[in-house]
Amino acid sequence: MPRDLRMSRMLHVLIHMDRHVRLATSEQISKMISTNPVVVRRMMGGLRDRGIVASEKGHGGGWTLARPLTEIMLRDVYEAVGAPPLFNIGPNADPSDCLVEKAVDAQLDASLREAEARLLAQFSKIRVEDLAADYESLSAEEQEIAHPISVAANMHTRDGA
Amino acid sequence: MPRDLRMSRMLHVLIHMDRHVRLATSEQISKMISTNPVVVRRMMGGLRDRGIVASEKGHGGGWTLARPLTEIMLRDVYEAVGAPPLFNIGPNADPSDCLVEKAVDAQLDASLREAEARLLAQFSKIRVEDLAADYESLSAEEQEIAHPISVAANMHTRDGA
DNA sequence: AGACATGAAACTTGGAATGTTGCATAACCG
DNA sequence: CGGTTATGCAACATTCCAAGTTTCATGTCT
Repeated sequence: MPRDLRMSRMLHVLIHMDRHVRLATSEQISKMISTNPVVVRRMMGGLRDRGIVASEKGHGGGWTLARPLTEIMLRDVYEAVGAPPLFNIGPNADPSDCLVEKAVDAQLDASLREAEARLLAQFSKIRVEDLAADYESLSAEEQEIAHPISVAANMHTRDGA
Repeated sequence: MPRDLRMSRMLHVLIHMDRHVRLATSEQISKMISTNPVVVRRMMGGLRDRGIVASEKGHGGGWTLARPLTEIMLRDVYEAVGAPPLFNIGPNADPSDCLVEKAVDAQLDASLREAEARLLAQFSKIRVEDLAADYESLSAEEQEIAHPISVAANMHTRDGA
């Protein structure tokens, strides 16, 4: 549905790097997100410029995290991928002499700006680590389905103790 | 900047119709918003289906408002033009087996849904008439600049009386 | 009948993210 | 050194969708 997947893709990659592969080449990363290495380099380049990841050339090179996930906010990632337009709708960009259009555009602009500010504030509050934690909860749930032991057993143990 | 101008354009047209041209052909409307009649018919068709405007064929035909602007909310117009995606960013549409991606997408989806709900709630509260009133304020200001009389003079008159 | 309007289908255009190819540059390794 | 493996970068192709365009059918007034 959305046109721009960069932020989502980079979050995905950062968590994989933290939890699974400390050092990854663009080739490896491209397989995580079903694309190709050049696209990965384009996106990761922005993260590197922001000090979120580091790159090493040559044999044994690749990408590494430059900061812990606790110190990377969703907003940092959003901005690192170029802070693309959040909205798909909106008023015409080039201004007009028509006062009706000006009034419409002013109101629409105000509403969209407010929504944008709220969303970015939200992004400023969420650490990538929080998403990684969500992932591990999901992971634990899946284990539970496959081997329905630990949670119920532990709860019972605690209750009984 | 935005990709989808339909809502903005239709608001523009509705106010023009209410304040200036009770009956307008697609040809005339297309000139208001610098496009062509077919694009106008496509967009206005949605408004007609929602009972916002009415169309008449043949000689002397064209488009008219079917309700006063006080009874048309921004949200009605948004939905009438097809409720296009609000956001340009977001998670990948087709689901994945990767739990990391699921966790990322879930959080991103939640944030965007909340932002969408807020924005649509905003659109539900604003009447097209409110924008028309804004337009008339702008219009009055412009008169004031051209002929700096009425407002200051009236205020003085009132104060002095 | 003729002029004028909407209605609808099919096709073209334009812009942005994504995808692809090719080559330059840098670092390790034998 | 020369070969291998990696990033960096530029140029081009692909895809998607709103917008724009062309064409014809249908309906309505004079």
